[in-house]
Amino acid sequence: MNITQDTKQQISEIISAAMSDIAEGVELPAFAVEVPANAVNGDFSCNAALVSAKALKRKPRDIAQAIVSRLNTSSMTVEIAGPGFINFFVGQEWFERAVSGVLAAEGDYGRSNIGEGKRVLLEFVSANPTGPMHIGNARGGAIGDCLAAILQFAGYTVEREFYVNDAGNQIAKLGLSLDIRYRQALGGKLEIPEEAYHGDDIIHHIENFVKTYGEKYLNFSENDRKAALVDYALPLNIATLERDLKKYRIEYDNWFRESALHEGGQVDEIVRLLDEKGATYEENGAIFLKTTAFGDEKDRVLVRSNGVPTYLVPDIAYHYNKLVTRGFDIAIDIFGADHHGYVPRMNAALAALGVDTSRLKMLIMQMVRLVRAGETVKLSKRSGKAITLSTLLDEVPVDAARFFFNLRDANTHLDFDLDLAIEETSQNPVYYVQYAHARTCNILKRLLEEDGLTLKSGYPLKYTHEAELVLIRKLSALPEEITEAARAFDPSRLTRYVTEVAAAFHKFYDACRVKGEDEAVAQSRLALVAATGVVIRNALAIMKVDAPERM
RNA sequence: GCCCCUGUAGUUAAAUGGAUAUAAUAGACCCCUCCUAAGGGUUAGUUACAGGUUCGAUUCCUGUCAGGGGUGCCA
Repeated sequence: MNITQDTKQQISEIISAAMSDIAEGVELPAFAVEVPANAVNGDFSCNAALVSAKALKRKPRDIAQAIVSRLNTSSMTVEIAGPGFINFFVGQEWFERAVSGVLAAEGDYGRSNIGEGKRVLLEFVSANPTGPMHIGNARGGAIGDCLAAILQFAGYTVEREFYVNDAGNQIAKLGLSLDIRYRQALGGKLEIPEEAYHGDDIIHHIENFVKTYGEKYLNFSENDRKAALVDYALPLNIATLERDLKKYRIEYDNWFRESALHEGGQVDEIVRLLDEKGATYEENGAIFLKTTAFGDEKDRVLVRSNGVPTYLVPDIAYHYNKLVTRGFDIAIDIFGADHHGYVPRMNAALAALGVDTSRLKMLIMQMVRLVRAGETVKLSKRSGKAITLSTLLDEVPVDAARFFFNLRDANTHLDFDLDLAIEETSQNPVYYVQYAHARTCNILKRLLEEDGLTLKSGYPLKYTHEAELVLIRKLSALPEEITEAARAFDPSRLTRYVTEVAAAFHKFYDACRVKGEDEAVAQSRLALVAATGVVIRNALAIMKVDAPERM
């Protein structure tokens, strides 16, 4: 049930009918039915007369007049306004249906099936298992997890996946770093090289390792020792990632290992496949992929002249695995801005392999700047070190972090205000929304306890106050907000929407009372309050932000 | 140099090519004998610049200027 879309559809049909009557065989451009930004321009508005002015060689207002004279709309009033818009005003009954529709659907209100069950693999965060997660991962986590939930609500079948880079150069670096620290810990006089990881987490691992195994591995060959150290530390790192993400309310369906691609031979296989398709060539002993065919500025190396594949090879194999081997309809990646050069490369590879590149959606998110008191913050207040996801969550509640990272379109730079995120006032948008929800609960509770008034189903509802109408129009938009957010892969739409719902509710709260009104009014308003609660709850549930009943 | 992102009130942002460009915030003032003042109201203030596309441009195109990111046989 989606009353907004139904009404648009209905208007569309009657306009189309009138248009074909006027057209006299002339081909007319598509028109739109939309909800005007300003309600004085109607509940719905159509631009048919404007867009077809040229084709019909008539003035827009004349065309509008001709259309309107052919309309038969008993449930709506129609007027022609401005340059030639046809505006529709819905009647009382529409608002009543909107509210009862929300209450009937409850937790399913806003759910749709535009996804038609298509299988989506959403890969996000995928932080290197060689150290802690940074702020970019935190943004990617909030966006990815929220987007996954939106797509599910819109009827897609979604799997969340974390790609574990447990092979290749990063792991070699981890082995090197652990090895140096191990030998240092046991009295070896050696320097840690520039390219190794310098973090405390490495030293910490070694302390524990030495406690358990002592000097046992000193006599091993360097390679065996590194392997043993990696075997020890890597699972601990992955467990830490999993634990920190869980604290952030993110749980994955799959933890996909890069090493599985190597072991299964899929990495070697992909080079052979690309070669077979004629997408590669050899130069100076290295194998290149022809990515320039896809807008890249130069071709990229697949296999180095020393025979070692670059990161691209397992990555291509991984995407091939997603879209072909596992057969997902759509694969979504969420990357930091530093990966934008990656897009033409992966598209070129997939196109060469005969995969429709529109099935791969690579979302690029721009940088996050942490701000406190107007100043850029680089280091944590408590630890004095770079702020990680884990230390961020020590300072900022999960609700606030998840909400704030979804405040803006992924594709824009984000200033994350640490002071504001902690603040428990109306300036903080999370509290503003949660407070609105708590208010809806409180009204329902207080009226039941003090006046014995409960919400009766089937009671005839009636809304006349402007604040009521504004709020109902907002509530009726949830299904479209979800489908739009899904279509645009943009969870920030939902954050903005729920903030607007909260604002409309607070205004309603101030202007209209429930308690003490006569029964007809009280019942209608009680229903509206309950419907508002449903909408805020559903939206916050998608974001995995709490909707407290009292604050 | 080349590629990507962004230029909108003092600040942070909104606006499938639509009507008088929205909000929040900072400032000034007002509203609790009233379901939660973690709220509401009043007030003032904005599309970087120059062209183009059209009934109509914050939105699309070109150029200029400014800020951020990238530009490895690193990942």
